[in-house]
Amino acid sequence: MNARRATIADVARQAGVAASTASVVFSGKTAVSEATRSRVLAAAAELGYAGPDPRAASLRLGRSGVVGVVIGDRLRAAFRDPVTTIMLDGLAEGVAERGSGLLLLRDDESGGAALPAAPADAFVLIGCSTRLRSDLEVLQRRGVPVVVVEGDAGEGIPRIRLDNHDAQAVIARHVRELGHRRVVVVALPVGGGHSRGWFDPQSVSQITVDVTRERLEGALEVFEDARVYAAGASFIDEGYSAGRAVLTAPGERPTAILAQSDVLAAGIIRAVHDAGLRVPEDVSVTGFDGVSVDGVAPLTLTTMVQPAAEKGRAAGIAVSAMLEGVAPPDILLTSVFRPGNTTGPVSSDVAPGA
Amino acid sequence: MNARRATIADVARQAGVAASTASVVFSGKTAVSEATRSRVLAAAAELGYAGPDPRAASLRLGRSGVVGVVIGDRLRAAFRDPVTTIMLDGLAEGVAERGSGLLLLRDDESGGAALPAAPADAFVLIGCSTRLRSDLEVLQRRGVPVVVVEGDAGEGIPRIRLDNHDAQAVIARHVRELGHRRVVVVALPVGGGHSRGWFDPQSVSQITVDVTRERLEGALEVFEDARVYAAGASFIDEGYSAGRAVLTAPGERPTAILAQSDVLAAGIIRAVHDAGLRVPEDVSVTGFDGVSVDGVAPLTLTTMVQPAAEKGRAAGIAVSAMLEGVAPPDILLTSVFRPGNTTGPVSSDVAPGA
DNA sequence: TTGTACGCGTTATCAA
DNA sequence: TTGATAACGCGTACAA
Repeated sequence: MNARRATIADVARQAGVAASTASVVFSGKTAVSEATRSRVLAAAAELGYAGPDPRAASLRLGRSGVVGVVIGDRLRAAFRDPVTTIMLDGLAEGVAERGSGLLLLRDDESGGAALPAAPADAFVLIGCSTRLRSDLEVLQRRGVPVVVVEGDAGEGIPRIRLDNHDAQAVIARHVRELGHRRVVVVALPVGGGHSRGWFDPQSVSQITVDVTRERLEGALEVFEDARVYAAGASFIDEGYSAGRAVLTAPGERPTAILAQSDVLAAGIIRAVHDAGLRVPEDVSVTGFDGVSVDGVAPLTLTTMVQPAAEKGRAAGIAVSAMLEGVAPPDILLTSVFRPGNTTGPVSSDVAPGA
Repeated sequence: MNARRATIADVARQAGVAASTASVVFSGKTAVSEATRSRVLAAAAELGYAGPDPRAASLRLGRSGVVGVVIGDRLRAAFRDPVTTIMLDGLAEGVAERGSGLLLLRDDESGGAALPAAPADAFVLIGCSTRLRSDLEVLQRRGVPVVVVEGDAGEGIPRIRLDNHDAQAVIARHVRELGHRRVVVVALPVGGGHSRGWFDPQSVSQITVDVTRERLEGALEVFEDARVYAAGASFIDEGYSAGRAVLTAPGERPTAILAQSDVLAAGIIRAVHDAGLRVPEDVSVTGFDGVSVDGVAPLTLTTMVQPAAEKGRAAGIAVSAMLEGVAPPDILLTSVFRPGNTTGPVSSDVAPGA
């Protein structure tokens, strides 16, 4: 450990050249004679010079080659969620073309690196919360490109969106065509301080989480009087407890449960089985996302397959465009219906509704 | 869009104070009179100043609040691998205490941000390859803390390790006690340009991937004459193709297959079923990792559960310590045997080996 | 092909 | 409590 780290100036002095010459040797921007070149390299080796300091370089160049990714409250939740994981994968791919790395950030107030202080050239927000709005303004003022995936960050910010409303309506219609009329929607978290529990469908427009609201609106378009139970998170266990709550609630048991995610659906199916009922004979269950979830086998979930990797890739491409100074368009991706064997016709031996 | 972004100097001028005073207003390092404070803030608002530029700040301060994470060749593989995912989760938690973000880097030559040029205060390497060695030297020369998880990066670099050898021996012994003698190990990639296929156990010491070598050595300690088939990656599909290759190979069919990961085991089980055989009656299968893998249900994998999240957390803590100037000790984490129903005694109706 | 001069935007130090 | 000064380490016009 030297008292001070060697800088390019030290190397230049040692090699008997100007600092700018040494700089050029490392960047390769200008031709350098082989003689000086090797002298500089030798000096660098001798001094243990590790190449240009990225911090200084990024100040000088005005960019750091880093794209910030802001994910939900907790990284662990994001990692645990297969859809986010796949999306990040696509994003990494999209960003890699520029040679950029991905800086993972939480939008957590406490402890996490403050968003405006994060050294990134651009930011991708995933399902952003309202809490982010103020940070976003700061970034925009600074002129840092921002792209939002599945969320609304306000005007002027490009969005990568999914056809949540229509997709949920498609699968709801499938259920309706099977004859189901008593339906419960198990929703993703609705935000706004509301934790898990029954949710009044009248308040749907107040839901702050875009994904949840859009999918719910799609379902309610088909089943106007569906009841809605909001889960606390998109975990199998949450789906399980939601399923139990739904099946043990007073009143008539639903013949179909529409989950807003495959993960929730997996938990719901377990709850149905635990209640001594069969899927789909007694209760039909649908998912959303099209990811393979553990615990569903040997059943195959009837679900909407969303292009998760494509979402990330699109975001990466949008970011690249903005860094080039081009304004990217909003992008709307569509989901595809995938039939499975967790839905079936209303069986006649179930007592019809009053 | 102004021609130029406002800087702290602009704000200071507008407020009629020195730049250093304005700086202090934002950093809060020194007391400032309320009058000047509000003048500076007003000027900042007027000019649309977004706070100190993180690039300049990090040059000046000598740190960026970023911890680099180097994962395997492909980010997508890392994300897809449940163990890595869980580990990253733990790592995020470990570094969050310092308020650092996580910069994901590939050790891929092409495309990714070059390791030495990545603007991070410290680095965590996951299962590093030999290719990294030179980059590592550079980082160490620069004085950047480096921690290695499951890999050897050379002397002086703290390691977070798993008891791969012993753990694999434990589960192998379990299989041996069930009476199995004809055993095949399906290994993780062995590196060194060797792709999927049969691998000569004599060459075990030449395997460059530490995890693979250590687990293999553990297995060979118990089953000296086990045959070894190397998978191309830790995917279910790779396990499947390995399973097919193993079951259709000339010579006697093994009564047990030891997979080096749960994911591989899941694929192997499918291959066994496809071959018209039963698990565990005809073939016993073991995994490694203890993550829940899709496609195994309703069976429960007999496996070694490794503390994946703990690995990440330990790495985060080690990094924090190094940034404080404290040398952290090497850490060895241990795995726990978890019995399932994918292993059973050698059934008597299978013809014994010659 | 090489060197000079300057600025990128910030903050620590010290003196006032 | 405030201000002047000097780095932090680098890249790039431009001139030689």
